[in-house]
Amino acid sequence: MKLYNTLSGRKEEFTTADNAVGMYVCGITPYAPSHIGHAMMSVVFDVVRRYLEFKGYAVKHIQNFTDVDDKIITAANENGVSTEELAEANIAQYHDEMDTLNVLRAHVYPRATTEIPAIVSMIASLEEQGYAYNVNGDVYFRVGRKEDYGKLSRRSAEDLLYGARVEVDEAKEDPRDFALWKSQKPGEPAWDSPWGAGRPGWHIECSAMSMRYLPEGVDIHGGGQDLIFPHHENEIAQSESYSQTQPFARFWMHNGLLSINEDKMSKSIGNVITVSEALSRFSPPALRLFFLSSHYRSPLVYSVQNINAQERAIERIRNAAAPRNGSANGGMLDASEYRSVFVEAMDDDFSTPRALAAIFDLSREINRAAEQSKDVSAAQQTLRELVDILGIDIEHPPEDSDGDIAPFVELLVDIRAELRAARQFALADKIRDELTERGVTLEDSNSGTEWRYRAPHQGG
RNA sequence: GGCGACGUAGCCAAGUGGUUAAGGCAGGGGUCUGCAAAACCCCUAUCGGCGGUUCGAAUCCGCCCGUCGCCUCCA
Repeated sequence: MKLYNTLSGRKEEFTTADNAVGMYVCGITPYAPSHIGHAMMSVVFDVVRRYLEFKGYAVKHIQNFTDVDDKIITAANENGVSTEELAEANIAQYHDEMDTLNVLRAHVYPRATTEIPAIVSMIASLEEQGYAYNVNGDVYFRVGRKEDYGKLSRRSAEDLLYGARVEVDEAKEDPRDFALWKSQKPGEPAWDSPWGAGRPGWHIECSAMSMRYLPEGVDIHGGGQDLIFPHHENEIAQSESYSQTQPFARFWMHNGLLSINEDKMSKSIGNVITVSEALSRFSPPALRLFFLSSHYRSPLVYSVQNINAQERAIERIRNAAAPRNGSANGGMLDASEYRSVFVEAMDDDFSTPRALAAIFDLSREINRAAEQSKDVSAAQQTLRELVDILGIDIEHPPEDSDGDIAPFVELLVDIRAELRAARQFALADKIRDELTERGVTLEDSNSGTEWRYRAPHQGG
């Protein structure tokens, strides 16, 4: 399969020495509930993992939590809680929400604060090797010593030095240098180190953790496109300097960012949609379908209208996968062609839009074949398999959140059947219309009336 | 200012040299149905603009217009 590598700027053949794949994904900083951009990132890499596993790879998925940083400290102080408490609460919520979105849990979720020894030892080694220097308890990485610095983000030293916004800090030897260790300021949590009390800089944790948990090497290192610079660039610099080997990670994958009204989601602009908000409004399969409807490297614009459209699309797939009760006597539908198209699309840098097209084509073919009394059960099994690779759960249709309405709906369906038998259509239609308004759809067929709950349309 | 990405039907979105330009949603017309719903069938784009390369371009090159991201914490 081919995979786009940010490092080379093109698609490369993805191969591994054995069947094992080490995948490190930069996770969230849990200073607030997650927004749907985080959800999109998580879904993207969940699909990467699921597909690699489908291809037979044994994937080890590591995803970190940056549980101490300026924003966490600020937010904890504002809320009058410790940084641990704040991080803990947001991490728990993240896990709950990702479970709801059918995101498989990573194998390890290391946290900066529980990896201090590994971090300190790495910084110490960098200092010994001359890649880092200590200024009054702050330790910086010496960017000038890493001759190929900028190779991931394609930035030259000139770009960085003469760019408009390089931070001016007298303590640094070079404005491009970045902090590996930050000395403690009043009121901040801190850990002991050879340089005094302090905490890790932002980038070092990911280097330390990925090396510790993926000692065989990082095959895929992922994250949002906004992490390319400086975060991942700096990770490469410090990791390769430390180990004296490269590449630090073989494939760099970056997902496009989700924006709202053409602007990137950002706390400071105030245009954040939280995951919990989205989940209260849309079904998990519809959200996943929305995220996967465009290629992962493309930016995506949040749109209530578009996500709602995915609810209908999910129903289309669900209907195609639903059991048929007619007798099959017209041969069997072969779905292998659709499966091949799906695999071919996914093999091409995870082209989920094309993979989805194969799923919809197969859905139509199943419906068409069923009308011709063909046996579609095997094809439906394939459909379920493909949908499952994308983590889209069609087995659990939406339910009424207000409790179990089934007995009451069934009572009304029975009464309506009697009315229809008596040709009292006005009253029968009234029951159906009223149920529709309340989110229950009735479908009459030769074999009786089916009903299902359907999340009501939302405005937008 | 520097680096990068993008601009395809009403909306979303594939396609990156040659096919009738995928798929989803929405819309129109049919079939089925007591009427619906679901499903099926049919219909709805010449690819931001201009120029160039080529037998041939949405697909390559140049310029222009527009949008976005990064360059600072950020999935």
